[in-house]
Amino acid sequence: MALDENIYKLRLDKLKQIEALGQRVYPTKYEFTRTIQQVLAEHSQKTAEQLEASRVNVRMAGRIMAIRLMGKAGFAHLQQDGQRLQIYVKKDAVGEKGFELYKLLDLGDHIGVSGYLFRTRTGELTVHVEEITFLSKGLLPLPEKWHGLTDVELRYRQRYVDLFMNPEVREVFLKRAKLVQSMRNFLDGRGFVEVETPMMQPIAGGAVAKPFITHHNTLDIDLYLRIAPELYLKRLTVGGFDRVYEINRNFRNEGISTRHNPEFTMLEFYQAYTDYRGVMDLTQALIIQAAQDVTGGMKTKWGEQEIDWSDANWRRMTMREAIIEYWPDSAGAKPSLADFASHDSVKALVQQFNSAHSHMAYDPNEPAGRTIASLFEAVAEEHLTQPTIIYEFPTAVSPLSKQKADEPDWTERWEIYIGQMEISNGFSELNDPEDQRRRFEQQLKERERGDEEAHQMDEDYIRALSYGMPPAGGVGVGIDRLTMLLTNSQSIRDVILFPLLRPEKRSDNDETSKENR
RNA sequence: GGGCGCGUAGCUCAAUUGGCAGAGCAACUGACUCUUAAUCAGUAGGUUGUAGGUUCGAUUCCUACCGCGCUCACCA
Repeated sequence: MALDENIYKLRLDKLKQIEALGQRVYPTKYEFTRTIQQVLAEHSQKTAEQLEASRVNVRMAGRIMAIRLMGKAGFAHLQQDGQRLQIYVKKDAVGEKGFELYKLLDLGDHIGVSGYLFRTRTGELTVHVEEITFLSKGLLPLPEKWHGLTDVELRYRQRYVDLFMNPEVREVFLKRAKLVQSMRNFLDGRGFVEVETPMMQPIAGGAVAKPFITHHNTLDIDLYLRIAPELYLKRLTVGGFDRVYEINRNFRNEGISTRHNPEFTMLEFYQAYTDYRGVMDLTQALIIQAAQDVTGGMKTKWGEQEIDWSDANWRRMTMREAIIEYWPDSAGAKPSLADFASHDSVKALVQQFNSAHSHMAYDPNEPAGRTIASLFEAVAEEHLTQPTIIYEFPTAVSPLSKQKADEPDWTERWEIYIGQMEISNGFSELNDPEDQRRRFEQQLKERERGDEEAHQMDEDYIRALSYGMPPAGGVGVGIDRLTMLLTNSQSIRDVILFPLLRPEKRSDNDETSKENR
């Protein structure tokens, strides 16, 4: 028999004894007068004398995270909302039954207590308990009280334990909530309307990615989990929502890494009558505001590095300028703008880079624009720690963006890089249905060439554009990655409450299944 | 998917060259009415991820598989 099963049964027995003391074992509610956080906020500054002079009665609830019994008295620490407060339980004060109950309590139990505040000899603010109410039992043993829960696999699989054992984990997710709130405030304050668009789509559009496929039984059709909400949000700009946003969960059937989870969250917003420059400025302001709201300042740690989010520290350069600027010395002479103009000169750049530097994957049949984008990632991305806006992307990798008027091979598109990660992506939205049809057809050719991620034809989207979509700028912001940066989390799994893991194996073996209870 | 690494008690970790699998916390029993990693005395808890192999003998060496981490590829 496994040990934790022994404990489980022992604690079930204790539960019976607790019931015998006249307590409900799983009561439905407990009315408290103060949260632990409030008690700490209101009384942390008070001296022992002040507390004695004006007796402060409290009634509060929490989970037992530490307990010390000393004969006919004892202490415990209750935790609520990540905050802890000590309680003092004396037999004289709680009575025979009350003390019997205290002795039956275990780490992890939830209780309610009423009593008054005082300071112990060592000065710690403590509740002198007069009544204990049993609220819920922890039947499984808690992790080690000093080292806590450190095994990453257990932390992800049993996030519920991770959250109450590790206050810094709780803090990360509170910051994530603040980030989303900050973004909502920012956009709501500028007249944006929050909407919800389909997560199950007949055509997985709006991005370049492999989708998940699911099936609807009644309609007997396959549907894709959305890889992006983009095309639906743009339909809404056709419909007259000039400023819309969606905080959207997207699903991409691709690799899992410290920067990729199969489902992830983006903010996507569209503003009519502006272009990529307009939304560039807006997004920069939104991110700066978010950094301020989440961290209270403009500087954050990112591993060994420091990120300065303040406006003056942001840089802007074109993709071509970035490749030139970060071209490694070992790869010889820096490229010139003319080198990006033809397929052959781009090919020569790749050969020059690969001969001297680390190898970069290269398919000579792909359009030059794709190669340039890959070259940018290989050459520049690792250098982009401070907030940097890279603009003017190749048309070949931007099927939904408007081309530059003077350079049709380039689009009015940008991405924001912070901490070596792509954080945001925005552009002047392509609203010419004829052009859009040609881009889709180009994507179909890519698909035939073997690129299964290339965009599918979306006739309804082209029809929507044919009714007239206003000129608009649109943006996506990666919320998971922005949370990583703002909380100095090196893995995306540390900012997603329940990251995707391979399911635990459930054997038919009785022992194992019980252990997994 | 490839490469590298890890997997020992509920948790955190030990175990010399291949030689009796251990500690702390948690748990249980007892003492203790201001402790706070409480203290003191005692007790119990293990198919060393799984399945094979080598060996007189495997936590240790080998193979496969499972899970996780890092990394590369793909991608945001």
